[in-house]
Amino acid sequence: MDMARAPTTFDSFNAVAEPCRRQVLGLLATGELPVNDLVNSLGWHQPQVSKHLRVLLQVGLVRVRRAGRQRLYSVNAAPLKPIHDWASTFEHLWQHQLDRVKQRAEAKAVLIQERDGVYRMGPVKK
Amino acid sequence: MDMARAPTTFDSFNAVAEPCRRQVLGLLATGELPVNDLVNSLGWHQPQVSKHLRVLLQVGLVRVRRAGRQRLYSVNAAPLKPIHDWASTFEHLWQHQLDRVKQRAEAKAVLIQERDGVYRMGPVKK
DNA sequence: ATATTATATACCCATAATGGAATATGTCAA
DNA sequence: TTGACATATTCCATTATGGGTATATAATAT
Repeated sequence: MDMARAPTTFDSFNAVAEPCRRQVLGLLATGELPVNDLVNSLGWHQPQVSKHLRVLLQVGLVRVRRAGRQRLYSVNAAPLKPIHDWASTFEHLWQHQLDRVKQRAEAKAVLIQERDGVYRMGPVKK
Repeated sequence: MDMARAPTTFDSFNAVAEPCRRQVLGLLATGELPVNDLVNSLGWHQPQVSKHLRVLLQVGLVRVRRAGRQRLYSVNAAPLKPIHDWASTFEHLWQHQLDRVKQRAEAKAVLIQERDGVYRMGPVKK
């Protein structure tokens, strides 16, 4: 009665959660490639590569084209946009976070400067 | 000897692959909330909410603060930036894709206009 | 037709995640 | 201390993953 965990083919979020699949997409980003090229570049077993490609294909992240006995895979990035858009929703939050970190660093720098007497304008009164 | 699938606590990609967890983050995006508020808003069983929060906590996507007998959770968006950045890598690809779609639509529109004789400048020669 | 190359599929195993229900822990109030 | 409230943890059953190995399918060459 329960779905133990959303299948990897459920959506691009799940498909891309697997680091291996991101690697594959990374290689395909430059252009279409036959399976064997991926096998060689990645150093994995061929069935493994095919299986990852299958998942990517099912969520529409790659396309295939037959060329002789090869199959040329290429990226179809569209399904990544929802991920990007979703993450963007939180962008202002991590910006603030980084700002705070920066401010704290700057505040600390000021303290250090004061301690060391750097940038002190007038004559230091004993 | 194998990891059947990367644990959900392996990284933010995996933690966020679960739609429920994205919902939780969505609610927390506006500000910190006690568990019970999440339970009420989401309509899930309390343990379920706690368990999802635990995963989010382990990958650093949320922070907790004790307040009396409540625990106030808030978003820590920093771990989402890698996801956003990774997706950005492919942005130009889906842009092109969209451009092509747009161009095709425009080309089609032109054909329709020609067929219908709309926007024709001079007198139509029989 | 057969051998060879390129890729996909089937099968097995260990791992683990999810929801549900029950229960434990922690904190405050009387 | 006892009770009530807020949250976390444990146990269970179901499901599906990812790697490995072996095998099936498809296309080309001889």
